[in-house]
Amino acid sequence: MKTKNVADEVLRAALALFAEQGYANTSVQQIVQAAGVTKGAMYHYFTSKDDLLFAIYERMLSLQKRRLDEITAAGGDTEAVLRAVCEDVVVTSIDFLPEGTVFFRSQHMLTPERQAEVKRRRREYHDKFAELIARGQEEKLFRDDVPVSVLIAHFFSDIHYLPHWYSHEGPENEAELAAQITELFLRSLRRADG
Amino acid sequence: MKTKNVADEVLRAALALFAEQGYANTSVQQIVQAAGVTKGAMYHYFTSKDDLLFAIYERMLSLQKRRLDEITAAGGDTEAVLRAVCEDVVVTSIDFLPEGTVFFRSQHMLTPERQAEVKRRRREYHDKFAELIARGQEEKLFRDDVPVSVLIAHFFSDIHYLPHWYSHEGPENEAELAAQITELFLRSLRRADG
DNA sequence: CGTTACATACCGACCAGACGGTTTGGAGTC
DNA sequence: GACTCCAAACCGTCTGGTCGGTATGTAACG
Repeated sequence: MKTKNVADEVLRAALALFAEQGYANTSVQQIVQAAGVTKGAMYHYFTSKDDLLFAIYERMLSLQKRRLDEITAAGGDTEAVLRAVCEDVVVTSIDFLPEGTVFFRSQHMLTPERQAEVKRRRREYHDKFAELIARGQEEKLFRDDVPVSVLIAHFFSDIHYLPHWYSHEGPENEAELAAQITELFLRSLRRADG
Repeated sequence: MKTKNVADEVLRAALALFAEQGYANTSVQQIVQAAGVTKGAMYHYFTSKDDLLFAIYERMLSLQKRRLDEITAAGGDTEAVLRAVCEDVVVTSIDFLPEGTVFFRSQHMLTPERQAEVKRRRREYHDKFAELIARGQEEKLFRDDVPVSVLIAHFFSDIHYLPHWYSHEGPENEAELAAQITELFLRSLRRADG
C-alpha cells in the first residue's frame, strides 16, 4: 500500500507539473520535490523521466477506450450511440483537463516507439468512431459529401481544444457544454435534406 | 542586406526545429548550426532564445490580423464575410503549418509578459470574430441558444487541430478542405428554423 | 589620397550551473 | 542474511548566455 502511495504521488506531481510547465521544461528534481519523495524512490518505481510521461498516456488511453467500448456495447440507434459517445468524451475530457493538456502538448516528447504505440491506440479509437459515422451514412442519416476523415477531425478538434479554453470557473456546466458541442457536431453531420 | 539574411536564416532554422522537436528540447547550438551561423552572430540579432520564439509569434499574429482586417473591410452580407474569414484562416493555417505547430504547442514557453501579449492580440482577433457572429444573431441568421464563446471555440478548435492531422501528401486540396470545414461550421451555426 | 576615429557585424572559446541518471549504503522486514 | 525500499551523494554532459577580440565599412579631416 505504501508502494502505491509513492508511485501515485509521483505521478500526480508529474502530471501537474507537466501540464503547467511542459515536459521538457520540468526537471525530475522538481517532480520528486513536489511529490515529497527523493529521486532514489522515484527511480525505484520508474525507469526514466519518459516512463512517467508514458504512464500518464497509458491511463488516458485505457480510460477512453474502455468508455467507448461500454457505450457502443450498450447499443441503440446510430445517432443515439454517436451522441452518447460524443457527450461522454467531452465530459471525460473536462474531468481530465490536465491529462488532456499533457496528452496533446507533449506527445512528441515520448520515445519514437512509445509515440507509435500512442498513435496505434488512438487509431483504434478513431476507427471505431469512423464505423459509427459510416453506419450513419449507410442509413442515409449523415452526409457523405465530406470525407469521413474530415468529419472525424472536425469533432476531435473540439476535444483537443478543450484544455486550451475551458475553465472550471467559467459559466459553462460541463454536461450542458457537452450537449452543446455534440449538438453542433451532429447538426453539421446530418444530411441537409434529411 | 547581409544583415537580413543572417537573422532570417536563424528564424527559419528555429521555426523548423521548434516545430519538429519542441522549443524546450531544441538547443541554441542546434539552431545556429542548422542556420549555418555562429552563436555570436545569433546573439547579435536576438537577445535570447525566447526572443526567437516570440519573433515567430509576432509574424503569425500580424499576418492573421492583417488578413482579417482586409476581409472585413471589404464588406458584404454577414454570412458571406464570415465564410470568407473562415476559409481564409483555414487556408492560411495550412500554408503556415509549422508556425501553427509551434504557435499552439509552445505558448507556455514564452515569458509571462510575452504570453500576455500574445493572449491580448489573440483576444483582439476573437473579439472581431465574435462581432460577426453577434451581427448574424441580430439578423436572426445564426442560432443564439448556444453561448457565443462556445461557437467561437467550436470554430477555432478546427484551426488549432489542423497542424496535428493535416498532411500535404494527403488527398485534401487546401481550398476544398477550407470550404468543407467552413461549411460544417456554418451549418451548425445557422438557425434550425431559418 | 592618407590617416584617424568610430560603428557595426561577427567569431568561438568559455562559464557556471542545471540536467537526467547512477551508485552506494543503510533501515526495515521476512 | 536476503530482499525491498528509499535517502543522499555523486557524475558526466549539455545548457543558455557572455566576452574579449577581430574584420570590415564608412565618414571626417587635412
